[in-house]
Amino acid sequence: MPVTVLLVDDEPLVRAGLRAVLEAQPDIEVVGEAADGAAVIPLVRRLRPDVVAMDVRMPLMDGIEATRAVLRTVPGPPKILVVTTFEDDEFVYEALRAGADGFLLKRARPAEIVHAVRLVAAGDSLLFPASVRRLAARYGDGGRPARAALERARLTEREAEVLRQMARGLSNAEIAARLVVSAETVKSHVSAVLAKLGARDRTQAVIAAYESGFVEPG
Amino acid sequence: MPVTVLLVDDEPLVRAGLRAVLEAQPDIEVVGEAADGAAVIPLVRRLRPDVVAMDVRMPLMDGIEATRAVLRTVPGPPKILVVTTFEDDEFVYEALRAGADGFLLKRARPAEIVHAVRLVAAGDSLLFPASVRRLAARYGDGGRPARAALERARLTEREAEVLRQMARGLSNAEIAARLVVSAETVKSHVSAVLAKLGARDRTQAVIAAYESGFVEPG
DNA sequence: GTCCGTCTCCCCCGTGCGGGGGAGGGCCGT
DNA sequence: ACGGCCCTCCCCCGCACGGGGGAGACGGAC
Repeated sequence: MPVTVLLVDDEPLVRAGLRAVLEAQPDIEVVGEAADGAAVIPLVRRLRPDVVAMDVRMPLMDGIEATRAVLRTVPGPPKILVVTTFEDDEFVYEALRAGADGFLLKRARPAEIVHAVRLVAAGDSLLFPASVRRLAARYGDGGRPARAALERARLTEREAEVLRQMARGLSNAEIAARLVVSAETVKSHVSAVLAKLGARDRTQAVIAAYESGFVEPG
Repeated sequence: MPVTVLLVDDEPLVRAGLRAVLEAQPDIEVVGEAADGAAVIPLVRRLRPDVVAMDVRMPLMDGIEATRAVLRTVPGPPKILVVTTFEDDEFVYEALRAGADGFLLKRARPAEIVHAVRLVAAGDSLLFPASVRRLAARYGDGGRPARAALERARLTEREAEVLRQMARGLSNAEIAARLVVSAETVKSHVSAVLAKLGARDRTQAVIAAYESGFVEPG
């Protein structure tokens, strides 16, 4: 029976590439895709893949956290193959500590990608050494709004609605008019949203909304 | 007759992804691939593609140089669609100066990628990955942020820098500290940005930044 | 029944924000 | 040399925003 793989990457292009590469193999089958780590656990429970190809950087829940979550909550967990664009020792170390079984660069050749999947599926570990690229900076504390956005699931319906309106650039008064409530009510909801997202002001909340995929550009 | 495309990217995975996305369209045909800018010129001469999807960073010859080389040496050159992973103004301006016809983020959704190829093939330019018309339709009150976002080209360097900081959720005081200028100077730039983008407040400006592709989620 | 979460509305209050002005110096093209 | 653009900094001023409280009504959960 074939090796079943679940693809987890926020970029559809990368998912399409991995799917094209892996499905060219008769003994490998891509059984599902996810765009964020937050969606992984239920998918793993339902699809029971042999291998999860897990991206590191994702909006709602990153690959490291998702790896921990899967291994902690799912009995008889799949092998985790962490996929990333460039080598980063911190990520490597963190991923291994989280329980990942392998490490793979996106710039690897198709044969290497296939090989990695087969290897971890067979129970072996795979680690790519040779750290060449060091993408410095990736400036500052930009991770704060995104990580705080993890709380998005805990937004109430009304708060989510208010956040959607905020993300359209509406003022409190405009939101109040649109939702047919008082401005004070909107203020309450906005404050709750800011608190739950860990945002300091509405701008940071809107940024979190975009970064987490809660609203989409275009 | 279909739009013919030549893929130029050093990562096979990305090429596979682009091929999968583009060949799903009946009117688009991928006629060739290259792993480096250095291989582009002879391929363009032989294959005569309508569009070249050109990666920016490649080992032997980068996308900017390759674009210059193609446009300089090939008569009746193809349209150049520069593909990049993240937004970088230097690359944008350099590529435009080199004669590129459009830009495309690898993070873009498949529909956007297809749209970009069709657009440049038709002779239009595509400065922003995201379609702006849908925005105008969505903002019933005239699409202020969206349409105004087109004026991004007219933002001065300093204003663009300030907008980037705004899009990271920083306050005026924080931006001032980071750029080592006074808060009043930042306020001046912010006001200029708001005016040029047609935004009422910084939140709307940040929304415009996301919607126009000036900043990239994730 | 009681508790708890949600939605709704209200008060005060400080301040960051943005509008509308102005002004000086530097660089560049003509 | 001059005008024009950019960057820098400053003033006043109104107000929307956000924090920190509280409170009543409804519903489901226990």
